[in-house]
Amino acid sequence: MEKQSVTIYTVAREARVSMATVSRVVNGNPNVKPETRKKVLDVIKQLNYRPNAVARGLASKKTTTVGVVIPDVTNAYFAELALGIDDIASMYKYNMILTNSDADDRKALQVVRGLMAKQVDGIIFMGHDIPEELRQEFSSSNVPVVVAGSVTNDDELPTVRIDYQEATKQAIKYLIERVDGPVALVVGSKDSTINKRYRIEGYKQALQEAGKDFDEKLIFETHDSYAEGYKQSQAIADSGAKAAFVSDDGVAAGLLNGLTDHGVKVPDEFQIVASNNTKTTEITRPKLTTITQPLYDLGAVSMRLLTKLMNSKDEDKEDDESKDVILEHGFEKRQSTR
Amino acid sequence: MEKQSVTIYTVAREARVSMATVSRVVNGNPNVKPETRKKVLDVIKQLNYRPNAVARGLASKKTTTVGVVIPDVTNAYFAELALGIDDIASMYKYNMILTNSDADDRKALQVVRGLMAKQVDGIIFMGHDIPEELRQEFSSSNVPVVVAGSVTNDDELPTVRIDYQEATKQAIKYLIERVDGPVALVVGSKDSTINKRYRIEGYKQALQEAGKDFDEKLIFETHDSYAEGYKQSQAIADSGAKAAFVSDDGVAAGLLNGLTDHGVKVPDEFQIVASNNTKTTEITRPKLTTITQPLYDLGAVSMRLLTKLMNSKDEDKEDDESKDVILEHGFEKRQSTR
DNA sequence: GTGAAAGCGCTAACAT
DNA sequence: ATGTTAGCGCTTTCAC
Repeated sequence: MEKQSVTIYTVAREARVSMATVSRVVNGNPNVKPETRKKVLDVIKQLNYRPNAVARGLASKKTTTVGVVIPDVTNAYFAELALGIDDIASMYKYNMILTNSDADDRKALQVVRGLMAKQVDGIIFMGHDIPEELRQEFSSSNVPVVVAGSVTNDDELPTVRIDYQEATKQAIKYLIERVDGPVALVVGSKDSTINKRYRIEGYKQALQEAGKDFDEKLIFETHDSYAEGYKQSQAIADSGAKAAFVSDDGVAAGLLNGLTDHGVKVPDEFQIVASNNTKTTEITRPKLTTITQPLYDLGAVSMRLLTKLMNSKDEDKEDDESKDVILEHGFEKRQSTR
Repeated sequence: MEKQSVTIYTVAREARVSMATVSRVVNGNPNVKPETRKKVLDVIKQLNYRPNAVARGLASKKTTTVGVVIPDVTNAYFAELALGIDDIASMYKYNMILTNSDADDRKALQVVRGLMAKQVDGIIFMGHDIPEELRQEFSSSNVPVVVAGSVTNDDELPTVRIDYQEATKQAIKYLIERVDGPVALVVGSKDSTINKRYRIEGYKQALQEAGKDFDEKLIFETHDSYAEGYKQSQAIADSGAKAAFVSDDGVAAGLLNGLTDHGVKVPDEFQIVASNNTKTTEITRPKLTTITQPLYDLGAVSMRLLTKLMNSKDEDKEDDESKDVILEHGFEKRQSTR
């Protein structure tokens, strides 16, 4: 039972060098005679010495840990991003503290405070809006933050995302061309920035270019879940809409199945375009036509950007070319449209 | 721009007390005169002092952080468990470092070493087997480990799970009663403990009780993904099997859709029982009949158990009642069986 | 009820 | 190339 008791000092003594030297070889500092290095390395192996990251963090003020705030890990969209984040993080020797905010402002604030207390070197924030208190927390902290897979009300924060306005516009135009009747927009909250400033704008633009009137009643608000989409399917059908673009794949699947169960044929009587191309869109029958996004890359690029920010001195941060990174999106026609 | 520079010492000076006293009030130690406490609290608020968790971790040898090893966050089964874990963790003021092992032994070993270096107070391991080197890592470390949502080759480790053997047996019996022909078992690796010792045993028992012969060719190995299930659907149909119990919901959905696309009618010509009751099983058409598991609770209970282990002195650990926690499972008939 | 002081295990000047 | 010496910000005896 080898108690955790072999420290840098134990190694130093055993190898007959100073702890500074041990620290050097552990950290790959070139200023060590190969001979000494070998001796130290041998002792390290023999004693099975493992550097204590907490002590290292205290001394160096770097924890090689990043915080990731996610509304809900069980949402396939966010989970895919999280995978991309973790892959890149581990490539750069970072770990990620994953915290669910439950898409709740108070919880988000609380988890971020916790992350700051743990001295994370950076934060990746997923979620559609940032309450005022949290903005202050961010801006008064020196800890770099990047928003992944969304846009928020805070323009200061760098984001990695697709062009939501354009994507929405395309989807709506596509539907308008194929449908003889109103096209609905099914989103989260109308008031969140991503919807208010981007998706709803794209929606309006598409309508306008097609010479159609905007009707507020054709915008439906949901929580992002299959059950919610299923539940609202009746109301959406009743609105007279003959098609819908849906911002969450779970909701889109719920809408599809709800419609089908109520006897509305998709795509013959109602057409649907989903938004994220998660696996869900392939599993439903009919398969969902969808905007495609590089989900994994959205996460991976966010993490790459964050490492950059973490390694640039504060003064340079503003200069960093990449305030916002817009990744390409696409469109895949499947069976829920004609 | 308030630099992170207000420490316990700043507070002490400002409040005209010693840092020991500040530490006491921060940690809720009752040995502080209410008057002093108030004074300190006031200064803390005024200075917006936040304890540094890293320093605290070094001094106290407790990080209030647990490591969670997960094969793949994008698998709905594991993601649901992770949510349960995080909820309970945050309830107990713990954070979770989430690391993907990609179901790969070398990666798992590597991430666990990283977690140990970060001095996590405990580890929740998801995954079906533990390579020898990792077992040693675990057993030589004093860090409590619990296995969530599976069983492994390491009998020493406490697990939180359902009774896989019984669940499999039930599902197979159910299918045998309804099907005129062979019943297949679709699992991950035949060699993993969960399959070898539990599911395949349950499969054999069900066959035996029904007076049927065991045929190795009716066991199919897959990776846990929709695409894999889809790909193997042809081979499974060709085997002559008329039904299958599938251990991963994604695979079950792939099998279902693959069969359907190849013109095999489910449930009329082939029946399927899935295993985890993730949302996927509700999204497919026909909906998947499935074993039901309390996914969230599996995670939540694992974390609860871990907190117990983390707080019991080493000597008592063995005594802890709950070596293995077996949660109840159920069965839900839907449309993929008759 | 409160304070003084010794670490926790490491990094990072600064010497040599 | 290597060693010495301060801390990093906190917890925790041990005195008083």
